[in-house]
Amino acid sequence: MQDAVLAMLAKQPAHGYHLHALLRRALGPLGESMNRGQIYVTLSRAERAGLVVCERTEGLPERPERKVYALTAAGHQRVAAWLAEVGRPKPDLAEFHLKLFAAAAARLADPVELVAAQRRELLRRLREAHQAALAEPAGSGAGLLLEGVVLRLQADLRWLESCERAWSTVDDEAEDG
Amino acid sequence: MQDAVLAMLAKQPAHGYHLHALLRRALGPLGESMNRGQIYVTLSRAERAGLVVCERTEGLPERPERKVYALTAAGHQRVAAWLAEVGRPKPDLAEFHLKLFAAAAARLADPVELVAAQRRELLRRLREAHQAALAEPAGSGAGLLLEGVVLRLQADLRWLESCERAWSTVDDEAEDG
DNA sequence: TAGCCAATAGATAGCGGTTACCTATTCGGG
DNA sequence: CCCGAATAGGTAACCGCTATCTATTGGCTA
Repeated sequence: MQDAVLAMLAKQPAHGYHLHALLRRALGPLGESMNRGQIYVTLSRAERAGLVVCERTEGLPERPERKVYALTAAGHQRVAAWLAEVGRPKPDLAEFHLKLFAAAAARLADPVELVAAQRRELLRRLREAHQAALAEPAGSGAGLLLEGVVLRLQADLRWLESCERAWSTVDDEAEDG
Repeated sequence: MQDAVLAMLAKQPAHGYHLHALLRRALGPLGESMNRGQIYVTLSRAERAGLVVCERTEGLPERPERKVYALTAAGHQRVAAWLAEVGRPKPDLAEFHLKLFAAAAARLADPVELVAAQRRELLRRLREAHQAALAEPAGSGAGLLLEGVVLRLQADLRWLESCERAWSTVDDEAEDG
């Protein structure tokens, strides 16, 4: 979450409500369950960590609502690192999806290359899972679990093919609003 | 995690290290990354919540190592609720796997019925995802994400078939050690 | 005009998951 | 006799997430 929020700030400074709207739009129906308060928790923690700063210049001078946050240099580094890394311990569909969105919107990375890197990682894990499954005794619980992992990895690889098709034909549709 | 730890205590009281070993064995290669300290964090929080109590009777009287925890009545209720519920917001492969394990070990529920309930839930979500995908404009990011969700759900359904095969032939292999 | 509701905007308390790190004992082998 | 592995217990701090609260603005209606 923190990475996704920071990545949304990479293109331009914004206030919490706007970030929330961006994330919801990027996630579609899956984003409807997102809690708005989480954005502010995430932003305040990122501010404490020095990844963002608040410039509360928006609105009338007497009513400084709309706290506008901007990425610091450390924040930009963090975003770049997030986009560069693959194969986190928690492979999340939505997280990778947001990564593609942010990369395209902020022109920080090529989505097609991100897809290729992710595919390499998933193939690597698929090999690992197969090997691990072979090492398990037949009928063991762990073997069954590994079978589930394999099936999911295969499904994710098929999804990546769709991602590649979609993002290789897109050039400038990643608008912000 | 908390639910899984509590479920491991449903069969008999145990101390943290033993619970850790049980979870690692149940998860196989996927459990190797589990941090041991997490068990103690989980147990202390469960104790604060009144779900477990500590009977530090094991070991010599002068050296009360091996804190043995036991479920309270509230803890048993919690475990029963965990086994009864389906379709959490976070469908996790390992969590369901552990649920089957715990249900079989503690004789608290029929694994085959749990599989059937899970399949009903996944089919329901599959219908939802399909409907949501139809409502999305073609080529939108959210539609792509929904396609990934559908592929994963289909993979999980295939995995459930393997689970059913495996657990319908098992009767008493869920030993504890 | 007063009342009400939705959208906008921000925030906090608290739980649970996770990691990184620390301590202490026991026991066998070099 | 010391060293290291296995066993056993623990803490601090972070992040994700939910439930809940406040406040303003603007429009609609009774």
